Amino acid sequence: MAPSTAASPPPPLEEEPLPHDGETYDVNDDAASFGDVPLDDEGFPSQLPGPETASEKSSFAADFYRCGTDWSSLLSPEESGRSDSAHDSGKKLKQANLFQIWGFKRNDAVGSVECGPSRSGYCDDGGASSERKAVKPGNWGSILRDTGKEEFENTKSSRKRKGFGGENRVTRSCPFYKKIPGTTFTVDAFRYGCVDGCSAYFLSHFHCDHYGGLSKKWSHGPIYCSPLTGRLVQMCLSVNPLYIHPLEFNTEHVIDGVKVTFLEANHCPGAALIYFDLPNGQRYLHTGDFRACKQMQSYHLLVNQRVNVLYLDTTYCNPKYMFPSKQDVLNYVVKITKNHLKLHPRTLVVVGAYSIGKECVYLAISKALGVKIYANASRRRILLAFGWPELSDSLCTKGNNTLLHVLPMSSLRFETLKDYLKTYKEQFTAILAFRPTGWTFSEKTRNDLELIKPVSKGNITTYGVPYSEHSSFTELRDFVQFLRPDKIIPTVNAGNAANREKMQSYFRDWLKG
DNA sequence: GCGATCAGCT
DNA sequence: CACAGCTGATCGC
Repeated sequence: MAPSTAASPPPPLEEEPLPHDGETYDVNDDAASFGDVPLDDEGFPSQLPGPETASEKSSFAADFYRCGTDWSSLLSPEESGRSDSAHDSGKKLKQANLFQIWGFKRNDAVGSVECGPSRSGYCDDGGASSERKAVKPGNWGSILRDTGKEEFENTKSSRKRKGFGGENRVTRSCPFYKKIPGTTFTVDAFRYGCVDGCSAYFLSHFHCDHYGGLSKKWSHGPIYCSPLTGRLVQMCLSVNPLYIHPLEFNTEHVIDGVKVTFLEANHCPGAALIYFDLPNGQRYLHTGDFRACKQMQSYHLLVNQRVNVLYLDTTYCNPKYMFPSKQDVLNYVVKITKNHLKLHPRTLVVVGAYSIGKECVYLAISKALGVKIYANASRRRILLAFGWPELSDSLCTKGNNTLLHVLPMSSLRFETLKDYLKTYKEQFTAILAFRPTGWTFSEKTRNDLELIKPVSKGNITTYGVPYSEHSSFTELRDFVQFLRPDKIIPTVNAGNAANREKMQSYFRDWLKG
């Protein structure tokens, strides 16, 4: 446990000049990229928050800039603040550096931000809009293809698509919100190759949109993650173990002079909130992906100590997203399952899941019915790596031995389930499937699970259930009001200006007074 | 042939 | 709606 019991919060942040070098910044330069508005379409600061704007505008960029962050540490290791090289704070701000600071610089570019014509429409967007884009996982076995019966094949679609112009491939650059100011750290930034000046790459949890870019060829620096996440990175992505540095939860680790502590994130197994306590007194909390809950309000590090900047998982930062507690959903799923089995005893119960996460849904059914859980070999391998005895002991290796199966979310289409049922036709005559996700929740059913309508086609019945591993709007609000950070940086849905402004207005509302 | 990464899709 | 992927095409090597 962290020993810190600092009684008095640090003084309010002062504005600091941007670090700089290169050419003099001119707001009219490259207006096509930076424009006149504070933010570009991809969610990046598009205007220097100079004295004339920083004080009067409450744009995201200006707001963020005012938090007094020091990005110089990410420019080069020598400039990390402990260097004796003169840092001429009197100079004018330099544009070349801004590109680096805000993550516009391509790894292979020479100060240019021009985007060549791209058939895919892809430009160097700094990564904001691509945060949620697909990354094919490594060669860690297809959970989908091996569905237990060797002869079972997933329905193949015959989609035809155009290829893309390889000559226009471009190395993305790391967006600013993945860089931790005043440090040489990044969080979940593996798909940008070598990030300039980065000495430690943190991985918040093992989901592909966060580990994207990690492979056995990784060689850009040490990866800090939870022990469980580390095991999965090694197992599934074949990353050289020399790069993997597991950090135990609830333990303060000093990395490059920064005190780092992982806290349970209530997301998927191994997911961490990352708490940074800098030598300069700044304290940052990066939530990775998380579902805020009351328990977090007793995390010692978060009580009575001001967090200066909160990097917040804003996936559901909109009042339309309201969903019940996980426990309520589990109770509901168990109840539906029992009722269904009473009416149709020869039913195969299927729970959809991604690689990791949602384990409690099938574990709850398993416990309530006293049945084992079937998962295919590649999924079992992953689940066993959790070191979660209750789960490990509930698994079985043959689909015929239990009525409860876990399948990839993509297998929950009717056609796929119909084929799946055929492979077990000796034992089962119907399928009851659950699709646990945060966003199926419609306006109507938001407060009443009983209003959820299953979708049925013949003997296949599917329920979308609002089992979320991200915070609801009110959970986010309660967490922010508990934490009362100086600044909040949204890490999700920040790709367009309207969303960003809306979120910042919620934040202001929550923290006013 | 293999691994990586794209668009399109769910 | 948007989570956390999956699929096939196509690239570099």
